[in-house]
Amino acid sequence: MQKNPNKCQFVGTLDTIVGKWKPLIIYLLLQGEPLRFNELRRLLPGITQRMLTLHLRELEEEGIVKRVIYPQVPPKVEYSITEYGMSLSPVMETIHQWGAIHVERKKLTNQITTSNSADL
Amino acid sequence: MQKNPNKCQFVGTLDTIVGKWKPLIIYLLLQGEPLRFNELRRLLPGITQRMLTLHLRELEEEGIVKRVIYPQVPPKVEYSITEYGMSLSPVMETIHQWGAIHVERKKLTNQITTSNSADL
DNA sequence: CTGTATCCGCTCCGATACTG
DNA sequence: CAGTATCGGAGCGGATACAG
Repeated sequence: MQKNPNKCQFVGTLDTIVGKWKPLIIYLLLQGEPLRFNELRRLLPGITQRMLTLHLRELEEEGIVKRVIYPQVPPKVEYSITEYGMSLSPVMETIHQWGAIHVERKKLTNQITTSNSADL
Repeated sequence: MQKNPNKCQFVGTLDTIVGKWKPLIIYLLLQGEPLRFNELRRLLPGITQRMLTLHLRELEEEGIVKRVIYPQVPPKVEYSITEYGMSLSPVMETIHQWGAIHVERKKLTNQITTSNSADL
């Protein structure tokens, strides 16, 4: 399918970290502290149970996130970053920094775009 | 809209570079050489005219890509990276490297046993 | 050569309800 | 507490045809 090796690399990485909430989930878990399901939910205002579950499952399948179930009542599940997941740290850090630096510019761009929407 | 500043940074960056072909377009133009529309098309096997146009327009609006029209017959349009776009270089490089390192693992995870290491 | 214009399927994601 | 199931809308991207 993918003949272009350069494309493979970008697609591979981005498929792993792209998703409406994935970057933030990874970012939160990269802080080091394991987090419970509802703790993540509180740290991600607006996320639905469904999306949190789905994204955590995907990250688990990728080997980025480790899921530990404590057999208790009520249930307790902790999510933490894996060694493999930690290798994403420089990627996330670079993305985070670029965003921080260029957020202002993006705001301007969006304002221009918005004001030009009159020509519909 | 986005209450979480950390989220803003990730979303801001990823919105800029995410898209089915955007990373590769940026990567190609980061090589330095201005490229014509059809040159890009040839370098991106499988892309449609529509998507190439749309992605280029978005990148242009973001200030990542510069579009120069030469008033000729037949038409000639060259796309090149802007100074601002060059600031994405470390981001793209980091993503590219992580992908290159972890492509093999991803193949195993996805149970794709093509083992076609030739495209590395 | 460098685009636009339509149509349309498919995936992502939200909302909501239900469960061990 | 930590999920699963189902429905449905919105938007991305592909296929195709047309145009300056």
